[in-house]
Amino acid sequence: MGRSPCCEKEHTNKGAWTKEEDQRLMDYIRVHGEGCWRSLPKAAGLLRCGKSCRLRWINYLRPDLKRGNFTDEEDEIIIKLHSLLGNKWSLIAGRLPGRTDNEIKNYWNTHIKRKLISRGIDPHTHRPLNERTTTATIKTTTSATTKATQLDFKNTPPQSLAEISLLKSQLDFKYNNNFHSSQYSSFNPKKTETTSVEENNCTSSSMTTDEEQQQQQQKRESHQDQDVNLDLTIGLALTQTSSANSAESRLQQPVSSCQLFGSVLTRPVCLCWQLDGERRELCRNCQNQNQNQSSKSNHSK
DNA sequence: AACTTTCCCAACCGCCCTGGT
DNA sequence: AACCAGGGCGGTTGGGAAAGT
Repeated sequence: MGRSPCCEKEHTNKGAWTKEEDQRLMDYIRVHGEGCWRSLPKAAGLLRCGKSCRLRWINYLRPDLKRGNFTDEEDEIIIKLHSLLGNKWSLIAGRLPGRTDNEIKNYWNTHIKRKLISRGIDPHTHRPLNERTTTATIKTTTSATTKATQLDFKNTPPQSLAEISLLKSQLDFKYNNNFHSSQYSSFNPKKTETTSVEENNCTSSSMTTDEEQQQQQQKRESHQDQDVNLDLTIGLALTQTSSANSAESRLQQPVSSCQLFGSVLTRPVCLCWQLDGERRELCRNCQNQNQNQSSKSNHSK
């Protein structure tokens, strides 16, 4: 037995929205706010499915949406985030104020895919198109303004919730510590989750010796000494508006150490990188973490 | 000018997740 | 634990616009 439909299909309009429908929806949300999408159409006098109203508002009518073409900087941010998160469009959109997941998804499929292919990069794996190796490697490419770094999770983007959660934690930890915490929290995130470095380490730690665990503990303590906020507030920030907190500006932050293990870390979108001359690779502890994650997910299959 | 093909994106569909009961 | 409703997400599609012949 299938799920019951979200609305009565017979009595709802479909297809393009009219100006009048848009106006009704905007007027209603202006007065009553977002939410209760199922009951909204009736209350607002719209012959539309609630989900359709939500989509119309989020993707088109919201006042904080950025119009116009994507900039080259936005392109690079999307590429970097996609290399880390895969097709997690809403997460990517959360890092691009004024852009929607739908918009980014469309833009990816129509422009960026082609752009990457023209650069000789596989848009799915973010690896050179002619490369066939399967080990986890890090590639660096150089563009006019940025040095883009791609990470490959054994040929596929991270898929498990644990992997994504870890990535989100690392991304947001970095953001929270490179920017004043109040700036970041002012993003007005629709959803927030709170976790801690300790949690991350407990659930995915791959420390194999007491010595390493002690080192890790020392690293954590040293971060506390530096008055580092160890709470990881993960803001998906679907309605970010502050230009001062734009993903672009966040990506311009300088190199610092790995927040989890103290290894050298480059940019917020990266995981934990260890510089080795021109070559970059995951620090040993994060490599272990990734291996742990993938072996766990393999085991659970 | 007329027709065909390609491109683009708004909108839809169905599944998943979460919280409440 | 099981069920349900609501909201959210990613993949896909339909149709208008633009480009090509």
